[in-house]
Amino acid sequence: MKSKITLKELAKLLNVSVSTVSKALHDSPEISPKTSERVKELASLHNYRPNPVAVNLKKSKTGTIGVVIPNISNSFFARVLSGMEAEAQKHDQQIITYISNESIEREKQICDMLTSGLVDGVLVAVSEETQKKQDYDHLFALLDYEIPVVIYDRINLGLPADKIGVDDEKSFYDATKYFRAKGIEKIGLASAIHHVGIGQLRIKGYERALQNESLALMATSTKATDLKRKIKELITQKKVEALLCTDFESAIMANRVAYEEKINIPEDLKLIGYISKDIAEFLTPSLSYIEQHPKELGINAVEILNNRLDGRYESGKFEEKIISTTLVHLESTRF
Amino acid sequence: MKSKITLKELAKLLNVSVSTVSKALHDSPEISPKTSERVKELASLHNYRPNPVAVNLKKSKTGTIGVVIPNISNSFFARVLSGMEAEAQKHDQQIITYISNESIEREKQICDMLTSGLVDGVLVAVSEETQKKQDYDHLFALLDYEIPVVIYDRINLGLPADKIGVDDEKSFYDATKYFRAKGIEKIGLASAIHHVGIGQLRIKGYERALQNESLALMATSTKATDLKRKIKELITQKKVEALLCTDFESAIMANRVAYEEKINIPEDLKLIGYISKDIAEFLTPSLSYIEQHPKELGINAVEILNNRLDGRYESGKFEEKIISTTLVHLESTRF
DNA sequence: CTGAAAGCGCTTACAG
DNA sequence: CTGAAAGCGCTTACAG
Repeated sequence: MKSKITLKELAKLLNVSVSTVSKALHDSPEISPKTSERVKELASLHNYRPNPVAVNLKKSKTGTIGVVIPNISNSFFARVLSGMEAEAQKHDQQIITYISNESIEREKQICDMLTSGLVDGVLVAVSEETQKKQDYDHLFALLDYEIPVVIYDRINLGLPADKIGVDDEKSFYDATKYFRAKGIEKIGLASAIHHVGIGQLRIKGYERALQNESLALMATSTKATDLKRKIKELITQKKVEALLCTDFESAIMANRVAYEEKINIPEDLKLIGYISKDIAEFLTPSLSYIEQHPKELGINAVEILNNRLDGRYESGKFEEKIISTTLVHLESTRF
Repeated sequence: MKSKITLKELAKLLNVSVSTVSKALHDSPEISPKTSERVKELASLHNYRPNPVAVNLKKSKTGTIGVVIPNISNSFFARVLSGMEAEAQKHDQQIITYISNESIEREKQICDMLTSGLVDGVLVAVSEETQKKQDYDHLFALLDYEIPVVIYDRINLGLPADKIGVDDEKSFYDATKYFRAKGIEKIGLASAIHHVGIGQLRIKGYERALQNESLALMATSTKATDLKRKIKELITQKKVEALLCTDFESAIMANRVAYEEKINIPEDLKLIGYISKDIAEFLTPSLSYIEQHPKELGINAVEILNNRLDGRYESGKFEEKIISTTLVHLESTRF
């Protein structure tokens, strides 16, 4: 039971002052080698660890990064978090996790708490509800308190903050062009997130690639039953030969509808989804997907925050970094 | 730009002492109503928030809980985390997340950091590697430093700590009995986690329900290709009519093999898997699963930790709580 | 009812 | 080379 020893106790045991002990442990050149050694020996004997709370108070920082995640069950965000954790670890920073559950109410509570100075900076993916209402006051509050904010993933909103995202538009532009090049005429799109920024960008990429907007064949709804009906229509009546899905829900629904309607993938219908690798690979058939490199996104978010904290960016100017997605072909796009 | 104001500054503006301000803000009866009101008014005008680092130093605590997660991509753990976050929130505690990636090395690093007093307590699901090596020194170190530990989910190990888990054995016992009651003779089991505690418990439940051990038909391997081969053998040669899968990997593999071998689920093969609701529902066909109530598990973990921290448990005696699983029938067990 | 003082555990400029 | 002092921002027992 080696309950934690303090500098003061160490000093007493060694018959030196607290300052001497502190300096010795920090390899200050002010301290004589002998003293330094004595101090270190006793410190390691007692397994001395400086109290991080005291150190942080002294240094006026927290050593901590707040991360706001809209939905942790979404494995994309889980992977982003793991990237953040890995990068923070390198800088001896701790990641405090907050889950907004796509609720603006919760997001506000979180930001309000954070203004008290619990963290040195915050990484946030704005909730769907917040995007719909376009109410960003709570984020501005953070900025007001001089707490740096990095917006990640859902960056398509007008906030004066550093951002790190993914080339959502280009990904679907490229995917659509891919089907075109393969000679497919009827290319459809399904979306349960057409109302939020990233959904809109993906749709925009699709439409831009089609050139002629009248070619667009879209099934969009946030309600599962409606979405299902619309996808079914697209597949069975409009006879689309390829379908791009902007999100997990629509991808899985498309797969489901094909299964129920006995439509063979990829023979009768090619499918591409914006879903995670670990799910894509295990579906039957496996589903071609757009890899967003979530871990890199998380790493970058922390890097950008630290650049900001360490003053490596000009204040008033904001960084915006885009990570390239990759289209990974699995069985569902086999020709 | 309302950069944070301190007690001292507030006191100066009001021409009173720091102690008076502090007491007023805490509704101390020592302070006169008038003073109290003046103080509060100015405080709210300046949006005063006590510096949490200073408060924590004073109170000798951190207000923080460390959570060690073996694998965040596993949506079970993601959901556990969300339960923990929700419960911590209620007590104004922050969740610091650490991801061990099933590595004992990383787990040791994390525990070592935590002994310095970054958190008031830790919630840990021990990594697979740690279980294999049965090396728990780093966890004992935490205990040595009087940092309470709650083991969650993977509790089948001899550690003197509070625990919260799931009735792994019973779940598979019940599932096996269920198939028995339906008149199924050949009930198989597939596992990629037969070497770790929870896997062993699930297998034990299965074997106990079979009574006659010679009836056991098992496909176990941590290597995907081997597991696939063995499952294929179970399905095509041993002709099992029902298969219990102890984990995501084996469940998805079984589904995959059935798909490739053109074996119909549920007509020719019933399937039950230990996988998450959000995946189970979307597979084709949807996969009957054992619901582990991860969010409740997370909530309970934090509750237990707080009981321990607040001295509501006798020291030296440990709490062990088991959450009941639920077998949820979807398409893959339709008779 | 108000305030001075001590202290939580550190770090660091300054004096000797 | 060592130590006393001030201070990070609070809280709280104690004195007046």
